[in-house]
Amino acid sequence: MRDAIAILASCSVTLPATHAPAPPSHHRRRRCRPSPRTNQSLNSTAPSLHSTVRWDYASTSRNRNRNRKRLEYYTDLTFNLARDGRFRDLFMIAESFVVSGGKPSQFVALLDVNIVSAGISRMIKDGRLGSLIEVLGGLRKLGFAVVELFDGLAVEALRQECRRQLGKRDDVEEIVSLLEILQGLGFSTKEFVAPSEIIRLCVYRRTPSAAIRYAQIFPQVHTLLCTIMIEFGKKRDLVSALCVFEVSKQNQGCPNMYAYRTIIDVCGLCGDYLKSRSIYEELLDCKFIPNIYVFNSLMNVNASDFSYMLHIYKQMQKVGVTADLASYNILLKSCCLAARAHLALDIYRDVQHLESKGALKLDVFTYCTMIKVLADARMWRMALEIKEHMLLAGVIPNTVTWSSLISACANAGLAEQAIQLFEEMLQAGCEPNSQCCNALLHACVEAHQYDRAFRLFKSWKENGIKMSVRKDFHWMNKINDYACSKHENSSTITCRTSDSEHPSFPIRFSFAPTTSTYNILMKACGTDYYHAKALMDEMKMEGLSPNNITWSILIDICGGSGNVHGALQILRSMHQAGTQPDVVTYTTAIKICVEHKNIKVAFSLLAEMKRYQIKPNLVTYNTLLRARSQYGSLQEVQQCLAIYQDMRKAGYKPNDFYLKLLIEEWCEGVIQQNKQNKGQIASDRASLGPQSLLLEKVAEHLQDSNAESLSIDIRGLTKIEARIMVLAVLRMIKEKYNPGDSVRDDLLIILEEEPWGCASRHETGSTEAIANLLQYDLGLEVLSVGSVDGRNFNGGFDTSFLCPNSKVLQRRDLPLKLESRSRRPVPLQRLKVTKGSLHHWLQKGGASTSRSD
DNA sequence: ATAGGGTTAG
Repeated sequence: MRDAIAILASCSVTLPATHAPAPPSHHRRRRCRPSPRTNQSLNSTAPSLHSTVRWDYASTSRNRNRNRKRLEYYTDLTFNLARDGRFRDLFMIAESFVVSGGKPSQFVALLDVNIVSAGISRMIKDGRLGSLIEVLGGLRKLGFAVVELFDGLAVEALRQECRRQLGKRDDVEEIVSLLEILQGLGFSTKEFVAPSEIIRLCVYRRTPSAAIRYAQIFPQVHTLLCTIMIEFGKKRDLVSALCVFEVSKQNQGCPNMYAYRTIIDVCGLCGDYLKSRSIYEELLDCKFIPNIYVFNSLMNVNASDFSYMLHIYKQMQKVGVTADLASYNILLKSCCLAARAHLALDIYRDVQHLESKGALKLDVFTYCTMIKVLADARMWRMALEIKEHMLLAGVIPNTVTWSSLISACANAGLAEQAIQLFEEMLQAGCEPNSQCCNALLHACVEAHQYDRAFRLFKSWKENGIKMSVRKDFHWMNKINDYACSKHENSSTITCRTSDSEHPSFPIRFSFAPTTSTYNILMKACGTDYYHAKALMDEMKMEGLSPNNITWSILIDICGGSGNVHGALQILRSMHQAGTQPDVVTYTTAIKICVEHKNIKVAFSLLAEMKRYQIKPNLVTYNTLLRARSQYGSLQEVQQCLAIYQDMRKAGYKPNDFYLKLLIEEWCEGVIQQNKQNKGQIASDRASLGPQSLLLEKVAEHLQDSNAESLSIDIRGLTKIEARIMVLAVLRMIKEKYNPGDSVRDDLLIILEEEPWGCASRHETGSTEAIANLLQYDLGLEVLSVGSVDGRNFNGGFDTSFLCPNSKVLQRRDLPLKLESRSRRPVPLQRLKVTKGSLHHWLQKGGASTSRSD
């Protein structure tokens, strides 16, 4: 803090003790009026230079003189400081004035309003908004009636400054500070800047703090805070929205339901439905019963999780909140997302029943959602029935309803029906939008009527969508009014007012293709890559930008025409064009590679998409697994099994059948001498268990192929699965074996016997079959570990370990994790393939010769 | 102060 004396020294005013220059008198001086709160009269007037010297209020003539001189001095000082815009210094002087015993009101009275006003105008003009805020705040603290500083000119300057600041999109906190002060001064801040603009800027700058402060200027803070939450939500800024929510969730001591439902909606906008759940839990913890809006919003946001949505619906019923039409519509929407058409029909019947009792009235959303759920389920006839219901109920279908109806026909490949509905829609006076048109084009494409799609498109583009409206039509009057009123200022709809001789008049709608329109048409190009490319160019000419789907279709067409290299290049150029490929794009490219037997590239694409953190889905995995006939080496089988494990980790239920066949064939390649085995295996295929235990185990073993010592766990596998398992590991060992390597360990095979046979898939004879396979088919030496003498297995089958009471079988010193299914010890037994015989077998066979193809 | 539609890959 600078010393007041230093300020004095730098000031152009000379000390009053000497010859003080007369204050400028060329303009009328306007004294500042202190605000009423601090209004105190100045009863003595003698200046003192030092704060240590107190004002002397004793009414002597000497004192009066001294006080007058002091006052003159301060008057000049403040005049000059204000004139020069040195408000910071002015406040220091005020402070010293007060410290020396003066009253703030006395100081304020010294200030010249015109000069202060001029200083402020200068600051505004200079764009020193930060200082202005500080100065206005300081003046207000002194008790200065700041509002008087703003004449019309200053207000205008201020308004312009606000606009300039907004244009700069710089520091929204600063603008809000200014508005806070203006509000405090009694201005209506809406005069300076529209609330929507401030909110937009706060959202853009991601500054919830400024938005909250701004909202607090207004009496309807809570409504405004909710609006702000939604705005943040639209920009997918949940973090900021939650900041706002924290401020607004409590209102007068109880949870603000409006704020709760709003933040739940915002969670939906931001795609964070789990957050919406925790917010709901938080509300429950306060022991308050949410209202219908909160329940509906929560169900709506979680509509894609049918079971959770239903759980909430039931909770709502339990706490006695009555479902309204919105609740039912959300139930239907959830059914639609879960593709549960029949459940939707049940709910629809319930709601119809409620309507018949007069409890509620179905609306266009109800019907429309029903039509959509049925359209998706390819139940087009029922979808059309719903349309009849709604017409009977007097609910007028809107564009979305018609689009859904047309889509119902499109999904069923019914081009004629779709066209009929389109005409009907026009007759009903419903203006077709792009989506309707797209649905119709899609219907043509689904019905393989490609030419028809192109013809429709061409005619719509050239002439718009034309139709004749019959005079006597149901909604005739509506159309007439509509068409004629539009005619006045728009050329998109023409209307020749018909007389009685002409029962109909033509009407024309404009047609604006969208990216989807072009995508649908590109699909209609089949394998004509150049046609598709030309459409994409045309699309760009129209100012539309290709999206993921456009690129995916182009890749598909290019690859479909046999040009794999070209398809991959499109994938690259897509990156350059600034569109990030998604799962579908990659899956399409992978499909192209797989179809053209380019497995390596297919897998490299999978690795690439993972690098970009694009999660493969079921289609991606299945597409890769479809390449099965290509696998022959261990590495390829490992890749394949890795995919299988990935799938399970990602929560997909793989279809194991082909994979099992693949592994089987691969394994059996290990036995080359005994060709008749293949026939036996083929006949045993049916005995493969439905579970994926085998695949899981094989995958596990093949992945740990670097492990020093190997053991094969065949517990829980059927006889045939155990065989595959053992062969798979042997094949792996063989493929990894290099001549000259030594075999360091025996191979252990973990067997399981459950004589009391609880839930076992293990058939008797498994052990024997494995032992035979190893000994006779492969010529390996097999020992039974765990029997007292570890005696050789040559033919004399040791049945002692089948008995649970045998001493040997009580051993629990097994190296493997045990899942204990009961308190009784599960008896286990192992077979050991000696390293010596393994080594011999490896050298005899030679790793490479056993590859199948 | 709710909620609805179209196009892509097995």
